[in-house]
Amino acid sequence: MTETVLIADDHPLFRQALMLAVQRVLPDARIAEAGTLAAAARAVEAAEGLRLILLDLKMPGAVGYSGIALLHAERPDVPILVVSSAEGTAAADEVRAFGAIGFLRKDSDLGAIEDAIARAIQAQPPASAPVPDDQPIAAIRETVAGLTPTQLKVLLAVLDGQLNKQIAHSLGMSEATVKAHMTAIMRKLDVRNRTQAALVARSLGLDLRH
Amino acid sequence: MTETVLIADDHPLFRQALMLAVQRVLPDARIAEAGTLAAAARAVEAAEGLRLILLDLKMPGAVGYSGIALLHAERPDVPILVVSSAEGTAAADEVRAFGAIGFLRKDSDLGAIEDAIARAIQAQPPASAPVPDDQPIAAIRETVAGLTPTQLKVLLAVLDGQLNKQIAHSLGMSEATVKAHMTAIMRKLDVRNRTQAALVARSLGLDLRH
DNA sequence: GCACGTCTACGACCATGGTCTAATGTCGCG
DNA sequence: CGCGACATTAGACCATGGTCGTAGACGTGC
Repeated sequence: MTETVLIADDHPLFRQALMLAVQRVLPDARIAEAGTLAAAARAVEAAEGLRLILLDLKMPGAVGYSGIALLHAERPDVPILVVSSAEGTAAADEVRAFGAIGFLRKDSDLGAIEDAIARAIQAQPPASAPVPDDQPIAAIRETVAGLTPTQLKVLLAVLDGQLNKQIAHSLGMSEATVKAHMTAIMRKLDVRNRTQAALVARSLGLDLRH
Repeated sequence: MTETVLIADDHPLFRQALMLAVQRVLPDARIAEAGTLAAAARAVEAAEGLRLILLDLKMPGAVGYSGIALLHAERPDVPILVVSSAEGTAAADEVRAFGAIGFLRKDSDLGAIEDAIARAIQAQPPASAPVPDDQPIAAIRETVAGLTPTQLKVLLAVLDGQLNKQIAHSLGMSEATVKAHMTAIMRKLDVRNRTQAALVARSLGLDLRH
């Protein structure tokens, strides 16, 4: 059983620190590293026996919560622990709305990190008070969660201003398929063209940019 | 010489208060009122001898600074005094970036309001420390100011998700003209399609919505 | 095993978007 | 007056976007 843990953070030193924590919980796990969101996405596709993803909120290639949504869409079964510098407490809930299992402050001590990792690989949310959804978060969760993984990837590409043809190429599908996904996305977002879809998506907090 | 002053605010009581202030500075001026941005736009088009616009930042039909840009585009020669509830001091500069001549807090006393009005109709900025542009504001000013009035109106319609055909109808021009404007807009914004244009425009703070 | 729904995928078909060329009229400016 | 910037429109032409019908793969429940 080759277990793999992906550590996605653009700061090499911090990757080292996270690696230490992971190794104390899962001594035999293989560890994959990624410094950009694109690299993380590739690693997630390639990894065998992926058990956990540690993801920095501020990564080159991602702003906001889209990175979480993207990786979660790719592998809905793998728990994602979001690691971030400060961000206050509100972020913890928002992060969960996009599919992460938990939120970890970068200034947490090693014990807390190990604890969170241990809980995450058992698919248990880390210790934290259960907070009832407030309205905007619930709306995000429902809308974003209502999209299939492929649809989400297409939508993120649209948010990048890409043409259907470019999206088809970068996602390895035909243009006809992209169009079909667009139709489904627009139906779910209750809009009539891609410009409105992009605007709505961005207003929901979705956005992949450097 | 029938001078007209437009008061655009969704709060009738506040319109009354502004009206008093205006009448003390310009006793003979005709006063037009508007409770929505659409009404304001219509009034601006119809008004004769329009000398001044008092505009609330938070109006039905407008979020952010688009309303200023729209009215300013319609009548670049008429000074606009923006009136807002609180908003801190940063707004004063941003408001100017979109074409307003000055910024007035709603909790200002009557004397300050009258003073600002008197200065505005002489096309003098109201008393305030001249603040050097910081980078984002300068970028907004250059980009938005670089658009012609009609182009701005078309862009705002695109931000509403409208099709060329719909834009043509609502602005009273042919679809060919809309396309011509779109081409010019995209060239100025340095993008290749309307979705990117909408995204850029919104990131610049432009947005008309209820 | 089979029906059912979901996701993914594709091609045909028509609507919309965008470029280019060209022409007309207005306005302010030197 | 000529010049340039802006606004407007048309027509041709091609690219792109979006809908519809269809089909296979997969999982769930009966």
